Amino acid sequence: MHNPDIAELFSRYAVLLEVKGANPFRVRAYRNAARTIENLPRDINEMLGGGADLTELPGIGEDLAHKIADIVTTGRFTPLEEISRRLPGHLAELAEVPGLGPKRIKLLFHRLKVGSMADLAAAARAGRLRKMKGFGPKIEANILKEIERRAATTTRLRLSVAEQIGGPLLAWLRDTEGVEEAVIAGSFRRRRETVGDIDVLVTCRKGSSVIERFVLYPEVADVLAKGSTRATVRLKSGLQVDLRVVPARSYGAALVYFTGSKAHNIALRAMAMKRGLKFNEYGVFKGARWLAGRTEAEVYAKAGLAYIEPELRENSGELEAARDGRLPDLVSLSDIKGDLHAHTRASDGQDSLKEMAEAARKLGYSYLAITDHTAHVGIVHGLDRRRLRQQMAAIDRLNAKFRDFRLLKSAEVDILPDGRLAIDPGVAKELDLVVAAIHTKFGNDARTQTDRLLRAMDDPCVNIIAHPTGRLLGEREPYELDMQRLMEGARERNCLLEINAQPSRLDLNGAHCRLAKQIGVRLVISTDAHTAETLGYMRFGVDQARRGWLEATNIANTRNLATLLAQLKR
DNA sequence: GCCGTTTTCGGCCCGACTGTTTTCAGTCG
Repeated sequence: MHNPDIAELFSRYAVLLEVKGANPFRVRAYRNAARTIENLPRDINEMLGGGADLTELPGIGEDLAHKIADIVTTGRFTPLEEISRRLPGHLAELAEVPGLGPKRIKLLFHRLKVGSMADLAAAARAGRLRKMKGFGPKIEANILKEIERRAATTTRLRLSVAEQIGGPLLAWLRDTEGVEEAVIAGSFRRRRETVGDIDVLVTCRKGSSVIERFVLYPEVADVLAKGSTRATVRLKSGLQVDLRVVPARSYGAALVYFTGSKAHNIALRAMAMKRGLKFNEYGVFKGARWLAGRTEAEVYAKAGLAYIEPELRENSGELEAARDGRLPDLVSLSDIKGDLHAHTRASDGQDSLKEMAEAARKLGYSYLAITDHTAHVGIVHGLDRRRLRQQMAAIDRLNAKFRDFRLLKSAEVDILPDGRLAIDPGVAKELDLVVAAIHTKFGNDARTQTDRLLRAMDDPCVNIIAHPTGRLLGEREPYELDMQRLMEGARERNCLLEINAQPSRLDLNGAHCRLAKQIGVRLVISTDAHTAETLGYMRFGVDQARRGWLEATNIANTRNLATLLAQLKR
């Protein structure tokens, strides 16, 4: 039982409780706990093993702490088993269908014996749903449509893909008469690594004109809802887009509201309530009197808080930090002085040394590390000792032409199954830095994998561990790893860990970044670019660092070349 | 079931839209 499993148990239990008609706040408590557990940087098994007190986690009290401990020791969650005797466990999956909430699910189960997605599909196809009280032909049709859509699959999109879809849509809306502001809020603005939908916020002198134009956007496949202040569509790509229109004086309040996260909003409103204020998407109110709402900063100020950057809005301590003046001064893209992980066509990249260097200079960098793969079974076109030395000579020739910029000699070295490095130790010493990474044996258990990485870091030539979890978003799970032990080991050895800015990787994630800051291990943000153009992915890595509360001082490549090289020394 | 800058008990966010209704419940974000 790992964190995602426990979170899933609580989520399922919450749905069943809801169907049973339990206290809604108790239901919410399970949902909150599931969310907390899902976002933990450490495995709960390890935390409990280390004697951690789970009640210190937000949303987890005495009761849930005991239940979690039970789940971890017995592998079972008895309350769910008990409730499953009366309600089928698969009932919970029905809640994923839009339009189905606890009341309708309850009705479906009691009247039609619908207990799973398959039952639902059968009942809908037989036309049995429309006869139910509170149902009708439209709801039945929507459910059928959703069942078909799910069969065709759509999952969360990578942030970079969402940007490609959202950009042109935003341009279309901005091109509408009367539109003043048009921005994407939601998890997109919080810079989550993947987004499930796009929330667009618009201020417009004539509300209805922008809604009318929105549904005419050529990429729209389906209009799911359409009113005077909001509309929801599904694009041909499958992505759902919500549009909200608010008056200009409500722009800040609405931006807070629609940026979320939901948990952040609920906590923020609770804080406002204690001050006798009401927050909604139109502003801050005392009774019926409007007090503020034009900017986000004035909304937060009314709650007695400093402005909170969107990346922090997850209700994971940012509200308390804003109240107490403890918010971090987040690292930004302009702080980045260079990139420490990039490939050329010498290995699996596409561009030349010179093209990579020119692109890095154009970004205003003062250094770029060339980290082509070293030769090793399974690594295509890896550089052997001879080719690596040739590349070093080529770098020397190029560097002779640069002022205020330097290519760093480096290599991405594979960490072998036993923790040794796939590079000739003699050549390694000639490099400015070595980036090491795992590319094989992803299936090791946590102890073996952690030992393997620590052994690699024992070699003093290793400076940076690249993409430390090996995950590929939507494709490959991270390998098992004791992140706490890895980070403590890295700190002891003065080895750095990488935030990989590839939109498909983005590991370390936000929670890991926070853990790194707490442990005091230094990080780098690198693009792992395989083309000159994708050196521009740096911003995604910076987003991830910001979500992890990191400041420029936590990131080695915000330093100038001399300081960086000093920090790399082991 | 959680939580404490009014509370260790009594609170717990709130408005818009849909589809079903004849005035609103249910769902969503």
